Amino acid sequence: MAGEGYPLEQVASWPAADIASAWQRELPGVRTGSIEIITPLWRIAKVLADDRRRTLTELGVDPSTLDLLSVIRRAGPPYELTTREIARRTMVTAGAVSQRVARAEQAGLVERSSSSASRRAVAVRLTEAGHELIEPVVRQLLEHEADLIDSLSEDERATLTGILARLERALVSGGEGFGGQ
Amino acid sequence: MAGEGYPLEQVASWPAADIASAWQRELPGVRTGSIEIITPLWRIAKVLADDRRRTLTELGVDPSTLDLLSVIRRAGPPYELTTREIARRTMVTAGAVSQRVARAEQAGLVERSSSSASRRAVAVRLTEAGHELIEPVVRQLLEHEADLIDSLSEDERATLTGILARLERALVSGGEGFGGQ
DNA sequence: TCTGCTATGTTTAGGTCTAAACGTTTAGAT
DNA sequence: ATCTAAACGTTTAGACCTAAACATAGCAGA
Repeated sequence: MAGEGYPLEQVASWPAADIASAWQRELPGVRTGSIEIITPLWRIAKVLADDRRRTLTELGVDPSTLDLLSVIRRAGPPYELTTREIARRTMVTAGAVSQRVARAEQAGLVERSSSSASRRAVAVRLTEAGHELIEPVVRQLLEHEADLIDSLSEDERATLTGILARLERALVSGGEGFGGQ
Repeated sequence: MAGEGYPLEQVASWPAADIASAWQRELPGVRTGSIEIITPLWRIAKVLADDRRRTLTELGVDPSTLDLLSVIRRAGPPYELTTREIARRTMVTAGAVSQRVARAEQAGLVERSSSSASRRAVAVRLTEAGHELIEPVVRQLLEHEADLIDSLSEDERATLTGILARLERALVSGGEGFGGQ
C-alpha cells in the first residue's frame, strides 16, 4: 500500500529558470541565481508536505501529531521531553507545542507529568497507545517517501544530501528539524 | 542593507543523519535514505521562509501579497490574471487567492474587473501603486537572498539547481511555484 | 530574606490557510 | 431549446500557527 503512490496531482509549472530570466530582463543587473534554488526548494517542500498529509490521513494521524510523537520517540528512553525541548527540536513556538500536546493528550497518545529535573518544567511522555501508533506509521511513511525520491539516482541522492547538509549548516547556527520523522 | 543579514537565530540541531540512523536502529531494514533529503529540505525551506517574512516586514509587504503581485507582474502585459490562473501558478487554493486578492485590493495594490475572455472569470490587475511597490521590493529581496546562498560555491549552486529541477519534475506533473518572486 | 531577573508553560487574539458548500456562468449533449 | 455537467469565484467553518500577554517557579546578589 505504501508503494502504490498518489498521482501527486499538480498543475503546469513555469520552470524556475524562466522566472529568473524574466526578472533579469525586468531588473537588469540584479542577481537572480537564488530563484533557481529557492523556488524549486519551496515547491518540492510543499509537494512533499501535501503528500505526507494525505498519507498520514490514511494512517489516521496528522502531521503535527506525528512530529510530536516521533521527536519524543527518537529521544530514546525514557521517552519523555520537556515542552521547551520539543519546541527547540521541532522548530515551532512553545505555544504551538502546548496546543499540540493538549491535542495528543486528548487522544491518549501522550501524558504530562512534572519533570524530574525541575519543577517548573513539564515532561511529555509517550503512552502505550502512543508507542503502538507511531512505529507502524513511521515504517510505512519512510517506505513511501523512499519511493518518492527513487526517481533520483544513487549518485544524485548522495550529492543532494551533502549539499543540503552544507547549506543548512550555513543558514542556521543550529535548528532542529520539524517533521523529522 | 541587503548585505547586512539577520542572525538567522536558530537552535541546536540534530543532524538528519543521526535521525536516520536512530530510526534504522529502531526499525531495522526500513529505508531511511529519504530522511537525509526531506528533513534538511524542510528545515531550509522554513528558515528561508522565516527570513523572507522578516525581510518583507521591513519592506512593508507580507509574503502572500508579494506572491500575488509578483505572479501578476511576471505574467507581463497587460499585467492581469484570472483568479484560477493565480491559484494554479502559486499553488494555493482558489479560496485563498480570493482572500489574498481581497486584502491586496483593500490596500489598493490590485483591481478586480470582469475578464475580457469569459464573463464568469475575474481578472486581477496591478494598479499603479502595485507596480510601484513591487519592483524595489523584488530587487532588494533578490539581492538579500543571493547573499544567503552565497555560502555555497559556484559549483555547488549549479549542481543543486540541476538536481532540484530534476527532483521537482519527477515529483509533480507540473506545479507552478509559490513564492516564486 | 528580599528583590529583581530569567526561564518555563499556558492562554488568548489575530491571521492565514484548506476543504467544502454555494451560486453563477459556460459548454456540451440530446 | 433544454438539460446536465463542468468551471469559476466567493464565502464559511474549522484547523493550526505565531506573537504577545500572563502566571509561576527558580536563581543570583545584596
